Amino acid sequence: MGIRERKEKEKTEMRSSILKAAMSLFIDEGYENVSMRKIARKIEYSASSIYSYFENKDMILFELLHEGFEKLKEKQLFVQGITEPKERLIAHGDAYMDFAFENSQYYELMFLIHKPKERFDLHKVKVLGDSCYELLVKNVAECVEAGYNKGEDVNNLALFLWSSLHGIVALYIRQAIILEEFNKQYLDNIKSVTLHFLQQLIKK
Amino acid sequence: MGIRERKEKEKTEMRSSILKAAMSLFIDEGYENVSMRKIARKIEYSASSIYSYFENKDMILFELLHEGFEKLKEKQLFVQGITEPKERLIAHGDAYMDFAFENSQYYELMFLIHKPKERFDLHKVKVLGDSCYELLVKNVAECVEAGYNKGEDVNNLALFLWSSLHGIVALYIRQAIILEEFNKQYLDNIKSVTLHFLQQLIKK
DNA sequence: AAAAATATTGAACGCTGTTCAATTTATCAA
DNA sequence: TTGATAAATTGAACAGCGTTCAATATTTTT
Repeated sequence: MGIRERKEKEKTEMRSSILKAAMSLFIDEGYENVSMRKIARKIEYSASSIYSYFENKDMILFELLHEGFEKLKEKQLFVQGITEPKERLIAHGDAYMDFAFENSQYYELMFLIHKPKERFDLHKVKVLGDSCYELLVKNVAECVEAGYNKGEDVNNLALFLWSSLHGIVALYIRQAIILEEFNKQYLDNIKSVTLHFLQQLIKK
Repeated sequence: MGIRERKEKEKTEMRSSILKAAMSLFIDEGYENVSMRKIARKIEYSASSIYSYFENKDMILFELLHEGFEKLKEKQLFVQGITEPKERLIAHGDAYMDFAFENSQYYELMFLIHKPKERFDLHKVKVLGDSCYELLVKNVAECVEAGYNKGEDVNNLALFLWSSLHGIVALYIRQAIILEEFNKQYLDNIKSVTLHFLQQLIKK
């Protein structure tokens, strides 16, 4: 059935070209400033045809959200090779910030933009997020098992660590802390300050 | 000049009734889902007339932003009565979270929604934010002076504390951590967990 | 080549922020 | 009180939005 095969390939190619165009526009103009017509124009297609690939604009967002969480997970799995628990946990935090700063538009879609719960299945997003969060909890648990922060509740510690990481990243992306044009040195400083205090928090 | 006076009073009354309607709609429907026509309808006015009070929709947001920062500052000044530096700093964090959870829609406008920098003077927003942040820096500085976190850079510590507070608040408001309906007990837990770790961070 | 299935489209609906000429309303001078 | 002036208010219009759907064009199957 060569024809059916080609058809399906064309379908998935169209699908991914829509996603690619959407993401590139989201990066340049921000989610809310991208319209279906703009996406269509970019790939020389019609806006209405997009609806045969995605239920609506939110579903395009969801697909990219999914990609984002996959990327984050991938990045997080890299540090799992480190054997010393505290070292691994700190590297985990480092990787988290790296992901966020290097893929700030993904991060924006994943954690910062408002997703109206009438139209959007927030539960599905939470499932994606949880699969990343579980890895953090695991790394925290192994620290506690190894004698760090004795008696501390694992979930509480994990939550606080995530908060701290998310906080600095969110402030940066929303430009609450700096307004000057991109400054790598300042970014590195933010990261090292955060890691410095994480080091303090994980203690024997 | 009684007429001129009354005129001006009517002007400011209209202005504040627009703001009031806008805020109430923002709370119910979220900033991006509120239109000028909706605001006008709410106060039985015309959309075009609003433009003689505010340059555009973003300026309404800016005005409410301003209100939000005033409210936050007010709340923060309350704890300045506490004399013991660490106690005051912790209370500061508590007040910050209280403000955010009690006025989550203000918080959303102030720190979470995307404000397009082409149309929006982010520098003005930063000035508003800085006047609140300075108080935090001051309280951190007085802790360090009192012998806490000896040798630690005041700005770095303040930044990390703010990150942590902002992080937990932002995750909650964006529903990244819970999806069930409002649960006061869970909220209290989040707050106490955060304060617990702040306590750990501020040490002699 | 005709029929059936699939893909694509433009027009339409009701919405958006914003502008502006036209109209209404209020103030002031004679 | 009337007429002129100033101010406030409005609806229509513009170009855009997400989305739907009947009509058209294309491709596949018979």
